[in-house]
Amino acid sequence: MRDEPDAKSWRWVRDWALGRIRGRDWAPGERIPDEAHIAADLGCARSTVNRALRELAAAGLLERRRKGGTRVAALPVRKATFEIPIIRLDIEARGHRSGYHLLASELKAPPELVRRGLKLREGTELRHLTALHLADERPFCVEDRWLNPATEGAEAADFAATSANEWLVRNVAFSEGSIAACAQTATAELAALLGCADGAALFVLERATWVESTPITWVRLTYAPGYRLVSEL
Amino acid sequence: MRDEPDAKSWRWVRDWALGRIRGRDWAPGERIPDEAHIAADLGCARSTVNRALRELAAAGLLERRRKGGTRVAALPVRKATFEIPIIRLDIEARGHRSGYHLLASELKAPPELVRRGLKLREGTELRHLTALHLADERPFCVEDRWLNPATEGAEAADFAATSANEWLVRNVAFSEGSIAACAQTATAELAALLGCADGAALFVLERATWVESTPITWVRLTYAPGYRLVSEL
DNA sequence: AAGTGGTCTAGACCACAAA
DNA sequence: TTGTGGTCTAGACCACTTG
Repeated sequence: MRDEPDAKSWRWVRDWALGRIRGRDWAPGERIPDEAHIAADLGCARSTVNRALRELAAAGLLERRRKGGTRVAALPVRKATFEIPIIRLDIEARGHRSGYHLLASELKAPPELVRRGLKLREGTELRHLTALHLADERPFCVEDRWLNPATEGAEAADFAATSANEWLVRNVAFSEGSIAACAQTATAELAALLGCADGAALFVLERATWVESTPITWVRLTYAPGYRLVSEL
Repeated sequence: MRDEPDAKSWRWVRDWALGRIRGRDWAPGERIPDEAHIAADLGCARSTVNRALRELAAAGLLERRRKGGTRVAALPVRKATFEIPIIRLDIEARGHRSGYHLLASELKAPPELVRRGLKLREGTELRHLTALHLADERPFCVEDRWLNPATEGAEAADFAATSANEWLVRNVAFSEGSIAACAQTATAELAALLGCADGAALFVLERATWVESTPITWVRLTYAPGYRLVSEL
């Protein structure tokens, strides 16, 4: 009985619909009543029902099509939203002091993998930055980044003082891109940087970033053993 | 000029606001005009502006508070949404034939880790299922699952025929829960199951699931080397 | 106390896709 | 052709929070 949204609120309608789905009053794959009917039944405005069902559709529980009506998803695809913070804040949120060392910075042609990931034409040179992030003086994560030098302000930025990770978040407002997570065996080089055993299993995030179709950066973050990316569903 | 939403549409307003943010007309941390002003300036209804700004706030780009107004997020937290499909569909989407073998099924007390993950009291017994998912006859993923036997229909289900993964998605409508991703070194047992080298780096997803505060299942999915979880931002 | 976002309403028109 | 969801509007009231 606590935190119960008022009837007529879109949250209440959403929860009501959720109850119908969970209780199998509306079976998977089955069509549910249209917005106007539900609104009339519940005594609220159609736009309220629309808001509620739209949220459930965004969560993957309903499938909606004009004229086709709304159906309960037969095989709902779970969507897990992970928050990817700035590394420094991630470290601090885990209760450590953060540190940072720039290891290398040079202009050169990126490897094939990066060039394809950013959809660049052959011959383009990018700034290659390598850096180590520390948590309480201990290696936390290796940042291996390729940055488009044409990015406004990038060539003037001091990446020895501020990580490219943080500089980008602060200075390149919003971006499209792709992200991938995988596991990788520590090479001798990574093991030395991260202070872990050669061959250890490392968690890796790879991200490609554009702003309005302009390639900005490609980065691989390799975390020291034990790192976990967590999310509430 | 293509795919340009009409002025007055909430998408157009959203993109307009995005432009203001990217162009630093609205600087990070700075307060932006209130909804009523924007609506008047753009000549649309306040609810349209509200929808646009609400989406940007959900994306982490704006921070909104009643009376406090709307501000550009100083350190936007990127949110990456990963779609976590049924394993069988994941395999098929990657262009392989899917296969499945149930390896073990027994009722017993779960390890500490699982008991805490599901917030169960000591002594509770769960059904422990171990299964192997195949892609073109080759090992794809090990499913190590603890299932609450009180879950409706679960004890009657035939997990030799249908994976618990799929059964749950089909039969337990919606659920809250948590999910975590990490990397793990292959134990001898996992290496044997997945047909990979002992000590290989494996990608792991761990999930705990509840329905309305009732614990349903805890599962660890350990993927064969090479697996990548990908997402568009 | 008052400003700002959050939401509801009733009505309207439109776009899309199914019949 | 027509049913259904998608969206816009103008107005209203309310809830939260800040000054």
